[in-house]
Amino acid sequence: MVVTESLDSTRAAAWRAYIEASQRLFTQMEDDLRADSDLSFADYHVLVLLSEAPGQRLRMGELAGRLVFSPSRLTYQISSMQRRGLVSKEACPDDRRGSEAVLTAAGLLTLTEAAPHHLASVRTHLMDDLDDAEVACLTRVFDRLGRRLRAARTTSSTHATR
Amino acid sequence: MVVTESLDSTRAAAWRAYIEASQRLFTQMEDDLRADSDLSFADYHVLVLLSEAPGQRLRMGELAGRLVFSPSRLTYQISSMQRRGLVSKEACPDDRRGSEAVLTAAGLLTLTEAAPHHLASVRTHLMDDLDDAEVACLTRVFDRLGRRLRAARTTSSTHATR
DNA sequence: CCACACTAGTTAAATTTTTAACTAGTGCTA
DNA sequence: TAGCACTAGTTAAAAATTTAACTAGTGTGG
Repeated sequence: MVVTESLDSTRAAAWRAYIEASQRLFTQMEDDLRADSDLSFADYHVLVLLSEAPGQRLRMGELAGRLVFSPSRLTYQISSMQRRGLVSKEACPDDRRGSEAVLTAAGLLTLTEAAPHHLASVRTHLMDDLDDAEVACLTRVFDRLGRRLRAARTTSSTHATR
Repeated sequence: MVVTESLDSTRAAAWRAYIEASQRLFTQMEDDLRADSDLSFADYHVLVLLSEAPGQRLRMGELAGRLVFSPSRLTYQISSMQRRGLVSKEACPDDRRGSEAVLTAAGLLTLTEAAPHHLASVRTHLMDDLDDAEVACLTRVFDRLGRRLRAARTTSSTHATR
């Protein structure tokens, strides 16, 4: 085994299990979402984030940041959702370079129809199998990790790629 | 908030934190790997799996299963690695439909050079920040999850898509 | 044995994502 | 207040991924 130097075997095992299971979980979620709502995971998340935003609108950059999308990927994503009538796009009043994605009525309706199915799928594939301590552990670990990575990216961003 | 019905708020928070942090972590890993070894995450994983396999070779289907890749994605992945000299492909002796991916000497060398950097990146971005209890918790949760999802996919596979 | 349903893997076309270059607007500073 | 570096977002081309159709080989029931 060439590869397990420098990471103790406990942690190596944790890493492997995490990577593989996450991969499976994400593809499972995608499949479920597509099967019962004809949305991608990205579509769904855009809808959720917009639905929660004040005025149900967000700046492109803000949305990209939260979705962990590159700017160009977000442009594509939003224009696809625009074609399907789920969002619209408006010029940003105060910054004329900017634009904002706005949730449409159809988008909101789509979300309200999709949400129960998706949440059921989150439950059956992941959450129902976790006890409270495990949930607490995941929250703690990934909250901390998310904060740290978010910070790292804005810090070293002289040449940040995405 | 339209979306948080049916999943208690503790679990909803865990889900969000997990999704976002994982997304960030995966893109960070990709970036690091590409920066210091000119490999994608997928490239790296293929190299690891082959290096550990007996004869440093695996059937396409086996490899696809472990990587959680669709068959056609794997075909593309392997032919790209073949072009770069990291793997070769051989006909399968016992099943003439099949073929196997085989690690080349160059592939092994590439892996041994890449591994320390990648493992360092796993440590600095994730593992160094976790205590032993957290590592144990992640292993337990994701091992179980992986097993369950693996089982689900082979069970319901009258029409499995990938 | 042999038709037929199934498995392994590839291929071609369409879609998505990345990469790199670019347009336009902002805002600092000299 | 003009120049300049930086930010927001888009676009075009290249690369990766999915989807669907297809080729070839396997193996089983009749």
